[in-house]
Amino acid sequence: MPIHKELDRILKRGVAEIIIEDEFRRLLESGKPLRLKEGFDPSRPDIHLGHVVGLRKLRQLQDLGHKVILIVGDWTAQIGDPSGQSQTRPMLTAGEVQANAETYMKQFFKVVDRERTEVRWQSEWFGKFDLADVIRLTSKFTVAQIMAREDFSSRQAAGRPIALTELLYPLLQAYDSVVIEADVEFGGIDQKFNFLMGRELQQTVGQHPQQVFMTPLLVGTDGRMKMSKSLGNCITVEDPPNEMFGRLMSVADHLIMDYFELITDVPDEELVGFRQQLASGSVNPMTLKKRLAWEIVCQFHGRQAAGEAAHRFEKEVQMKEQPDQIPEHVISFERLSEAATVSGLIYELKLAGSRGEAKRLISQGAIEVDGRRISSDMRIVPGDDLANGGGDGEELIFRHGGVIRVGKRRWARIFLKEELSNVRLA
RNA sequence: GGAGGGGUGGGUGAGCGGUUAAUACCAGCAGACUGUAAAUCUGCCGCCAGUAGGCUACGCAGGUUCGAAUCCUGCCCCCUCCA
Repeated sequence: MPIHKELDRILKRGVAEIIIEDEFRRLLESGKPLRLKEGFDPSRPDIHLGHVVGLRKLRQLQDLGHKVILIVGDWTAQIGDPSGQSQTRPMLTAGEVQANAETYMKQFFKVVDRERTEVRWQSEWFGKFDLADVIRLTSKFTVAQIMAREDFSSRQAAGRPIALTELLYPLLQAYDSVVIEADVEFGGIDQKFNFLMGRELQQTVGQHPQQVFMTPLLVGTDGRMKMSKSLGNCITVEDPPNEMFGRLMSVADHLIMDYFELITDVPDEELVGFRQQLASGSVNPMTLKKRLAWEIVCQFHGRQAAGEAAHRFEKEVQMKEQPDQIPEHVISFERLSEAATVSGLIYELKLAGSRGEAKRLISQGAIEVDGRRISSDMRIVPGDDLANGGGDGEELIFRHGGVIRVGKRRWARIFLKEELSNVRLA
């Protein structure tokens, strides 16, 4: 792909705002290898597709020869970013930070090229900070500057608390940019204020202010709010193929094109076609969503896994067939006798959180044993001498290797301990 | 230093002596339907118990009551405002 076209793709698709775009473009065209800053907060280590939007940009730029500087925010993590939440987070121990950082990086490098990344910990510089340094840093800013941040000012106006340390957060983040001499900082548009503080500080100390590259916030699977772990509407890069595929299939229809645009490489021309098809109703959104799911699973798990996940989805979810892989449980005669009833068995197998829940599931018609719906909490009689489902209506003859299904998605195949499988409960 | 507000089930957040296992919303689960694990609709959503009933629960510890998440006392924690 010719360079200018490549740049267009990077600068236009999946971008919320670039400050200052012209300047950034000139920098890219100058051929100088740029230092691209991306920070992360080790208090929340999981990377989801919302983060991937920006990480893909980093990767694309790395492929053009630029370098990513990943900042491990081990100091800012203790403060808690005020963006959105106003929760003060508990301080993490050094061990927790270390573990989180490792988890994070493992996921980070699923998208970003490790070879062209420099990892820096904030403690490298903040670890040595003394009061004089803090005063020097804070003296560069005014309260009015900080309060310009909408999040702060609205909380102030509403009489809600603002921790003093929170005001420090943007300053520390800004200082990071100075230390690593960032040319560009990357992140979600919700971080804009912090990024701009970086520019301010760099200017103050005589550095050229960084460019700021902001990606849109990906809306979560619920189709309402931005993707975030606490809202439970996210898909993480660690999700196994089937899970990831399924979750993508449950993305709200109106987000299909956003997802294509932000987290796949499907060419723009093709997306135009998709849009038309959706608008005219000539395509079932589900069909496009399958493509979307395939594309994304492919990115993280490869072609083969994506193909399998798609196949499995069609078979098990759409056709409602029994899965090929069913978790197997071997249960002893004693345990089965103790469980005594269907609800007890379901609870024993951890397919329900409590016996009460298991009973509810039964009354809701969610339980099937060997394909037959269980309508009451029958007693279970172990043995395979009769055809399954025999008995007098009050008992269930349990078959060795029988399959129990709870709801749509939970399955188990149960084996009695071999030597006892033919014993019948008297 | 002074005045005031608050700590409730996974999350927001009502209730402020019994009719409250505790409103509502979100999340979660199930069923129906379908174009999918979308949308929509319906139901469920503390634990134990064969429809009764029992137990545990509203920051912690006591107390007053026939009876408290609701009142009192002490303690812990959080917040706001005025100085």
